[in-house]
Amino acid sequence: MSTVRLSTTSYVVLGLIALRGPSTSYDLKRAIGRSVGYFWNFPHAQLYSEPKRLEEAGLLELDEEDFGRRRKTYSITDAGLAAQRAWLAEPVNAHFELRDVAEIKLFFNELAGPEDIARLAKDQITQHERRIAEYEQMRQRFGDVPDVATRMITLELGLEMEHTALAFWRRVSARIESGEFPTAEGRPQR
Amino acid sequence: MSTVRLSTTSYVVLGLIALRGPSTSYDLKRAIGRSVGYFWNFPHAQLYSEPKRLEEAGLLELDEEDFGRRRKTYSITDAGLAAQRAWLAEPVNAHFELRDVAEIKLFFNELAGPEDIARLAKDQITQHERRIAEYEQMRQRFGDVPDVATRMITLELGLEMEHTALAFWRRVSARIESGEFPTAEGRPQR
DNA sequence: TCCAGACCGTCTGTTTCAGACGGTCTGGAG
DNA sequence: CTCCAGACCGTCTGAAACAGACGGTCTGGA
Repeated sequence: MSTVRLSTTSYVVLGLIALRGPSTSYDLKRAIGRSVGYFWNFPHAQLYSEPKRLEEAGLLELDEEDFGRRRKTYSITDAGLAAQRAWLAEPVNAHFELRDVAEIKLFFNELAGPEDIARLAKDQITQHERRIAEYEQMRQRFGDVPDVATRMITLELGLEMEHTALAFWRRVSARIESGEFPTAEGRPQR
Repeated sequence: MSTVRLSTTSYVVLGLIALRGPSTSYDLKRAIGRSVGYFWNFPHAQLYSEPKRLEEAGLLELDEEDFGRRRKTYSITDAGLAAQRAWLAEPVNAHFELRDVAEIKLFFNELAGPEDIARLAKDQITQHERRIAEYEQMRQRFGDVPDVATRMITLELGLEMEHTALAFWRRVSARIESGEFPTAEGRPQR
């Protein structure tokens, strides 16, 4: 039990175990895939190393099967819960971070042909429609399960972001149809 | 001149040099700070190593001052421009990625007190208002400069995302005022 | 009995990362 | 003319994060 530096990812693990109760890394992986993963993604390998660290720090408790698969189940300790609560009480000074390749390409539209941008917009529309359907399905499935209903609130934001982006790309698409984007040719570079 | 693996960051560098003309790493740093940085951020140190790589790959051309500060100025080669165009023509199959600590904390609201969430919402409102003001100022400053006007399009999406998020957090804030969020106490964990 | 497919975990080399650090130049106050 | 603040500019380092290949295990049903 030593002190370690906790990252946001640590708190995702801690919080999820606090909410779900005792969980294996694999449990977490799946749980994250349909919740927090949408606004904080990271490789699943970390879900095996991170709990180990947290256990060594005394924030999680390990229970290992002594037969068969020897699954490792982690549960939260009082110290862990305290740490999580303290973190939740800390102010967040950060703005969200976005990583969007599509926007980069759009930004560079002067270097591309209009047909590239048209394709880009079309693909993005599909992406966002798909994502909206995904979210909508979740909402229907869990929207009225009382136990998780209050977790669903982030879904609302996700959904609204999607609709905003979708509307944007639809507009881009329309503007191209009407020939509004200039061609790459005829523009000097350097 | 060897073949290297190009990352999105490489194309940001390439594209920016194509748009702006010959640039130093420091130029790029500043340019990114007020444009692409908003949807593709990375440490500025990479702006010193990346162009070097790209130069070795024959996609950039190096011109070094032979006096004083010995600034290194990079310009794009034909091969570089071709690579950039090819990339722009490639389909984007990825959805944007969001990293948002505030949403994580909101997701874990059951473990926190309502006053924590109130604080969180309040802070986020400030964050987004600030960012909106920032964007708005840019729009006013560059909105009608013909040379950059077409780059401004991503600003629109940024602005709309901000407004969506702002509205969301305002609603969260209102819902707390009306005592809608449950307290952490009284909920079992594990 | 056997196999497909889900379940579960580890490992590896490469990138990315934050951010401390250090040097250089310019304008203007004294 | 000298000196200093503040902008300008670049490098380096150890620690984290990363993708994703790989390998093993279990269960149901053909």
